[in-house]
Amino acid sequence: MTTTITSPSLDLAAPPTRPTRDSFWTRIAAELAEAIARGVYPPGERLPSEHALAEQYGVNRHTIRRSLASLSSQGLLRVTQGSGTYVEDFAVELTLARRTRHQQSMAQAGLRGVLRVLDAGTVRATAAQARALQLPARSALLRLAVLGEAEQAPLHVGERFFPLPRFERLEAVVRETGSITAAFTAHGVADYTRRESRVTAQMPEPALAAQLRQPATRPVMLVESVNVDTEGVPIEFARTWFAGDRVTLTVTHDE
Amino acid sequence: MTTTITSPSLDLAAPPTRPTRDSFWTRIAAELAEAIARGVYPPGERLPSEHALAEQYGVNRHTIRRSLASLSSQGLLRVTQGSGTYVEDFAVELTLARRTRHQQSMAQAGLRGVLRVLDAGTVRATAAQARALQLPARSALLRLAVLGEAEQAPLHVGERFFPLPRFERLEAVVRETGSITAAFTAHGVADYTRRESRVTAQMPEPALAAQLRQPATRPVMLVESVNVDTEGVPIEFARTWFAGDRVTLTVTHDE
DNA sequence: CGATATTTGTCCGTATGTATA
DNA sequence: GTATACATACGGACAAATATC
Repeated sequence: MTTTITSPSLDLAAPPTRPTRDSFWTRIAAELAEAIARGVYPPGERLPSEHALAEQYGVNRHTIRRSLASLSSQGLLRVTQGSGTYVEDFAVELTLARRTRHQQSMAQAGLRGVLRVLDAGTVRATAAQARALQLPARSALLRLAVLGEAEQAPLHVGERFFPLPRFERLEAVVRETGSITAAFTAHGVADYTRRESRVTAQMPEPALAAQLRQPATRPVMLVESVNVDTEGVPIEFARTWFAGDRVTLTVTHDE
Repeated sequence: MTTTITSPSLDLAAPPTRPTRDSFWTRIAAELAEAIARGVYPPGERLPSEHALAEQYGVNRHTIRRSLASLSSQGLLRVTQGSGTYVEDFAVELTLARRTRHQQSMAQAGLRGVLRVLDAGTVRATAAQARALQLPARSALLRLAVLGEAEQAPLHVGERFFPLPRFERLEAVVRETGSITAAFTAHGVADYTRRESRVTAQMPEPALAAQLRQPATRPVMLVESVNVDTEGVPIEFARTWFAGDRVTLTVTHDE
C-alpha cells in the first residue's frame, strides 16, 4: 500500500499575507473536508445533493458548488453529472526510474497494463524535439499517440517521437504487442535507459481530461522524457500526461 | 532557457468519449488561449477587463470568468483583484536528483536561493514518518517548517523531519546559515543522498496558495522525499510543496 | 424499453464587497 | 477620495446526464 499522500492539511505557520475573513465557500469546504477526514462520509459514499447541502448550510446552491469544486480539485471528491458527488479513494503508484518500463510499473502496482496506439504518423521535428533527440532540426520523426490503461481506467496519455528511418516499423509492433520495449527489441535495441524526466503540474484542457476520464478540475502531471540506447543515442522523446487523480509518480534515485 | 512546456494543446486523437457540444466558456477559453499562443496578447500583457470581454463575446461576465479561471489554472494567466488579468511567462527549473542540494538547484537556475525557517518544534513520528525514517513508531522527531525563496518569490514550502536526539542542534544552524547541507555538516554528516522522491499534483488549500503566493486555482506539486547518510541511514523525511506556477522539476537518472 | 424524477452543469442577471491604481 | 476591476453571493431558468420506475 502507498503511504497515504494526504491533502496539504498543514498549519506550517501563520499565512504571511492577510487575515482575510474567510468566504462562505471556503469555510464550508473546510467543514466538509473535516467531515470526510473524520469518516462521516467514508470513501465511495455519496454526499447529500447540492440542493440539500445548500439548505443545510443556509446558502445558495452556487456557493455550495464553489466548495465542492474546490474539494474536488484537491482530490477529495468526484462529481458526476446526473448522479452525485462521491468521496474519493486513492491512487496507483508508478515508478519513474532509470529503467522505466511501462509494463513493469503496472505489474508492480499489481495491475495489468495495456498500451493502446491512438494515432500514428510522420512529422518533422520542432526545434525542441530535435534538441532532445540530438538530431538536425526538421528531421523526420515517427509520432505515436498512445494511451496507457489499467483495469479499464486510463492512467496516462501522450505522444512519443522516434527518429526515422531507424524505427520505421515500430508502429506495427507496438500495435501488435502493446509494448514499447518489445518494439525496441524488434528494432535491435537490446536495452535502453531513461536519461531525464521533467515534471510539471497543470490543469488539463477539457479534451485531455476527457481522455483521462478525470474531472477537468483536477490537475495532471506532464512528464517530458528522453530515452537513450546503450550507446547513449536518444531513441525516444515523449510527452506524457498522467491522470493526477489516479497516479503517484515515485522517483527512485538509487542505482 | 527551459524548453517551453506548453499547455497540452494536443489533438492526440479524437476524444474517445462524447462529442459534446462545447460550452460557451470552453470555446471562449480556447479562443483566448489561441490568441495568447499567437502573440495577440504577449507575456506580461493585460487582457481586456472581464466586463469588456463579456461585451466582446456577447456573454455574461460570469461566463468570461469561467473561461479565465480555466486558463488561469492551466498557467496561462495570472488574475489579480483590483488590477487585471495578465498573460504569464514561465518557470524556474529545479533539479530532483540523487544529490539534490537546494542551494545548488537555485544557483543552477541562476538564482540566489534562501531557506527560511518558519516554525520549529518536536513531534512524535506518525506511522508513515517512522516507516520512512526506519524508526520505531512515535519516536521523537525535530520538525522544521521551511520556506524556499528566490528573488522574493516563494518557490516551495514544506515540513522536514529529522531524528532526535541526533540532530538536536539542527534548527539553530539552519536559521543561521539558511542551508540544510551546512546544518548536516555541522552534525558530522559529511555527505548525504536522496533515496527516493514521490511526486503528486494537487490543488492547494487556500492557506498553502497564500504562502506560495500563487492563485489557489493553480496546481502545486507535492514531493515526499527521504535523504540518507553515507551509511544509508535515513536522516530526513520531507514533504515539500512546490509552486506549480513557477517551478518545473527535472529528474535526472544518470549516475 | 420509455417516461419521469433527480442531480449536476451552464448561463443569465443583479447586488455588494474588496483590492488596486 | 474616486474610479476601476476582480471576488463573493444570491436568485432563477433550462440543459444534460443519470437513476428509477
